Amino acid sequence: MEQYTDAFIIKPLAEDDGSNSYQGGKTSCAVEATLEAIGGKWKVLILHELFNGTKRFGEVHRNLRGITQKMLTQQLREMERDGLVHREVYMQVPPKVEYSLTALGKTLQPVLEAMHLWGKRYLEQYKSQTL
Amino acid sequence: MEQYTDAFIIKPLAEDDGSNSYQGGKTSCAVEATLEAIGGKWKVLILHELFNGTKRFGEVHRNLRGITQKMLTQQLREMERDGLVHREVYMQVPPKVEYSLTALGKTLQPVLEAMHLWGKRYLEQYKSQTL
DNA sequence: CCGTATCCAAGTTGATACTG
DNA sequence: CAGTATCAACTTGGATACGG
Repeated sequence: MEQYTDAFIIKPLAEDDGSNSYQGGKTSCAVEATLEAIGGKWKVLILHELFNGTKRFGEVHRNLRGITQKMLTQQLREMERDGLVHREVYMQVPPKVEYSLTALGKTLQPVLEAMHLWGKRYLEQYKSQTL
Repeated sequence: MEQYTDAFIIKPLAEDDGSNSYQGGKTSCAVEATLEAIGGKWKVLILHELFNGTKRFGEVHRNLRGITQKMLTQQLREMERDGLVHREVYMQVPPKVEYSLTALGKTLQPVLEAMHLWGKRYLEQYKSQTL
């Protein structure tokens, strides 16, 4: 009765009892891998933008007031590298670059939804307390 | 057809179009709140430990070889402050301190499970590629 | 319009030594 | 056993200026 449903048991980790052997900078834990993909200050916000459809760089930039060009570029490139977003460059002047979610990126929806649901309850619970 | 189900639409953010007004260091976005609660290098691993039941400090420390005492203490205290874990101190020598998940902490299970599922697929997909 | 380059501040993590 | 304290390394994010 002290144990919970083990639907979420991170197998690779449970077997790692002696050496903590990570291979080449990447973790072997699935939850951590997800965290690396969507972690950081801006990625979930960028994902939120792109869940509303394809957008130009400037459009995303405008909607996320507070982010610098450098950070937006950096985060988008990382997400492109991770296969979450697609980058479409139109060869023209002035330049036009569109970003959209890949199929893989779209599969993050349940994750973000779960986080959204939990965070909502969490904020509500603590809003009524003295901080 | 370009829009996805908007089950996950972060309402507070969508209305913030001009001033980016965060209140006192805490974000108003639920997804970000969740990220702050479980983000960082160790928290999901600590949660994983505690999902297996109440554990002593040293027990968690041993299972997470690689983490320093300082970090473990720090992370556990943050999670206690956030209402995710309960800290039970036994007044005796040598000291004995037990950590367990609170009811709120246990509600993170669906979130971690969603992240685990996605991360698993993600790792499998990229394992077969040339990195 | 969509970047890149440089420099810098702040935050995060770690190594190590010490304590009740 | 379960911490604290201190210091250093690394990482992250940001301000600003410049370029194709």
